[in-house]
Amino acid sequence: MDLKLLNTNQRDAVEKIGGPILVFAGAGSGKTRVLTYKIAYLINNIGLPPENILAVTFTNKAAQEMKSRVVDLVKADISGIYIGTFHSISARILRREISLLGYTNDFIIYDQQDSRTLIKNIIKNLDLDSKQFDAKSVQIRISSVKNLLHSVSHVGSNIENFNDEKFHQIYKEYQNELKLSNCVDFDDLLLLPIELFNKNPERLKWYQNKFKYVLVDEYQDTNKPQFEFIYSLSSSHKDIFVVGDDDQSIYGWRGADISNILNFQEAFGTSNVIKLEQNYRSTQNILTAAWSVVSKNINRAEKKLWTKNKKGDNLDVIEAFDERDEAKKILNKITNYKKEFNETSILYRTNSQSRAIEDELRKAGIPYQIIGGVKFYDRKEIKDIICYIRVIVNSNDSISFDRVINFPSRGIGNTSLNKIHQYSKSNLLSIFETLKHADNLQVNNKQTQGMKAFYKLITHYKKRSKEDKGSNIIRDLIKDINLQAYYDNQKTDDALSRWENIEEFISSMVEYEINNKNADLSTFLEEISLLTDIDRWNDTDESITLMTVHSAKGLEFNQVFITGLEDGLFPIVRYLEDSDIEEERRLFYVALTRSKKKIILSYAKSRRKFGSEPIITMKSRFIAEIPEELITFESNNKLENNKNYNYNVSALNNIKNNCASEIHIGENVEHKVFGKGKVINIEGIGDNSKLTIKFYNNMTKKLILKYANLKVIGENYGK
DNA sequence: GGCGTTTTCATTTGT
DNA sequence: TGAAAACGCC
Repeated sequence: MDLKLLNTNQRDAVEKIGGPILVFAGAGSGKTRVLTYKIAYLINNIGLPPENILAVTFTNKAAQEMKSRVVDLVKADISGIYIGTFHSISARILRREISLLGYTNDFIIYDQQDSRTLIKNIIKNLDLDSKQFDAKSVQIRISSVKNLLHSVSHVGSNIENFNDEKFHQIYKEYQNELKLSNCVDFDDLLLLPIELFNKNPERLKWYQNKFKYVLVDEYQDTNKPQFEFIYSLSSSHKDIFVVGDDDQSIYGWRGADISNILNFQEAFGTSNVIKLEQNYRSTQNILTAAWSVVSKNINRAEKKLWTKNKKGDNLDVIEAFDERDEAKKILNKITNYKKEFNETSILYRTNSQSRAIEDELRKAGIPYQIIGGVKFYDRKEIKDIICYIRVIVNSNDSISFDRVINFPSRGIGNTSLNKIHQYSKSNLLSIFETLKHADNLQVNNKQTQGMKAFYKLITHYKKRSKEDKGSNIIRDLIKDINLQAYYDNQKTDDALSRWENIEEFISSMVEYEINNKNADLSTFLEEISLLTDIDRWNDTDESITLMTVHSAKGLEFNQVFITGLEDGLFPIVRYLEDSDIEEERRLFYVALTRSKKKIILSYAKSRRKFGSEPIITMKSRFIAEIPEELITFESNNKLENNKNYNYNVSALNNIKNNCASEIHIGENVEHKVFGKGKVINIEGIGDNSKLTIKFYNNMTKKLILKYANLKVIGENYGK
């Protein structure tokens, strides 16, 4: 490990040991490097065993990367280290300790959708007006109450009106049901360890003693429970090292408390404060632009970022007619620039903006990956399987039970289901064990048989789950319930792709089992509940990445598009409050500082909402906050057409080099994303021609030759 | 109870 | 636009 590779302040941050340390790390100032060197330094130079280190990162992917970089530096086994997100570390602790709180260690982690279903049921059961108490707003309120560390009884003693009273009832019932189901929600994951430590000081002491050094990344985005968590672990020894940047605080809406970083010294006592102000990532122009923007904020810590990097290009601004035009112009730009697809990212404020861009990329055959939006594990067909697994792992999980008891149909509808629930409640049986008493439920024979069949099925797999691999079990279960036939019979593309997703899901189980020696159904469930799209993201793939600015935090690319720069969309401000606009501005700052070389800003003069009539929009105020001399405005003029023409010639050369022959009908070709296929039609000539290709997976696509980047694999391939 | 059709309503951002 | 809820018929 060569500390000479670090600048003075970075080195200072690495070598200073003892007492609280706060590092203000500006964008691109090498903070990941500091964190990895620091951990390596603790292990190698200080002699601290890895199992005494707790490091909190923002994503699981970041944790993995950090771990492998540390291994490279210390060249030793560090598998004992605790490194991960707040949520995954909390889950890990709870797996060992949760019995102290009256749950069992095979608890299930409910996602937002599960929580909402539960809340919806509770509202219904309490006979409340579902308009007045809509599940979504109640869910948001419960979450924010939890983030303030307000318990059910705390809420109960602060009731001011009818609404509060009913809310208290729902909250209370919600926590009851979670516990009965042996389930926790995302917020509980952070709250339960705190409760555990409060109630069991000797467990707290044990963990304080275990985690002799605590490191936290992205400290500006920690919320109250997260602060409590690390404070209780580290306040005894004060060996805590946090890294953050108040200018990049973008999670205020989910309870992140910027005062955690601004008041760090107050909370932990006299601390070393180190500032990393040299930016190694971006060009001078990008940094100046970003700095001019964020400097407009009032509420921020004193610092200044600088760079030795060269000036670089101006920032381009594209004006488009509407969102489709915007997408087309982006596409043009992408091909205008060097073909470093994996070094290009398209960012937007809201997930729904991805559609128009996605459509254009797909049409052009440019490979891309989308992060966020509907997550893989949230898809209906996947969630069904997950709920089967949950029921196998945990007999008490009633939300998951409800989902699969009648899927595929066993003739058990709402009426029977209600009877099951009632019987379960009045006889204090787990929802699953209630089925054992199907004969007492006063339902018709068809229903009774259905229940018994389901009971037998799950019992069988419960038993097998103790002796066989999860992937085998689920494969067999899927066969037992005839799932493939269920989808095949629908004979729609949609059903087909759903079945393909299920196959992919099983592959992901297999992969997980290969990578994890102690894999079982329960650990697999935990893994997927805490995985995000970013964690699954393949950043070495030759493809463009589309994501929200929030998802892009911590990442960097050569070329970054920031799209939808319209007032009302970015910034998305609803109520013109100063604190909101400052967070939006920080978000824009984060977006700008993702880029190393090139930034393209775009906005549309009109935009459709929900695919309805276009609404006239206005250019974002943020564009005007960038010094004019750093910006090149582009519009539809001759100059740009010329540029396109020049580019197309080189694109054609590229194709020629790649293909080594001209493409004609009947040719077999290979596409990076869609695989192998046969050209069945060609419209137009030259590199602009549109090819219709039937791929071997039965998909037929129209692609434009110059973008499709096809490999010719010969006419006789596979006949 | 099942299943197809109509209607409604939503968009910040995500662990 | 498109998914989920509500509706209505078998």
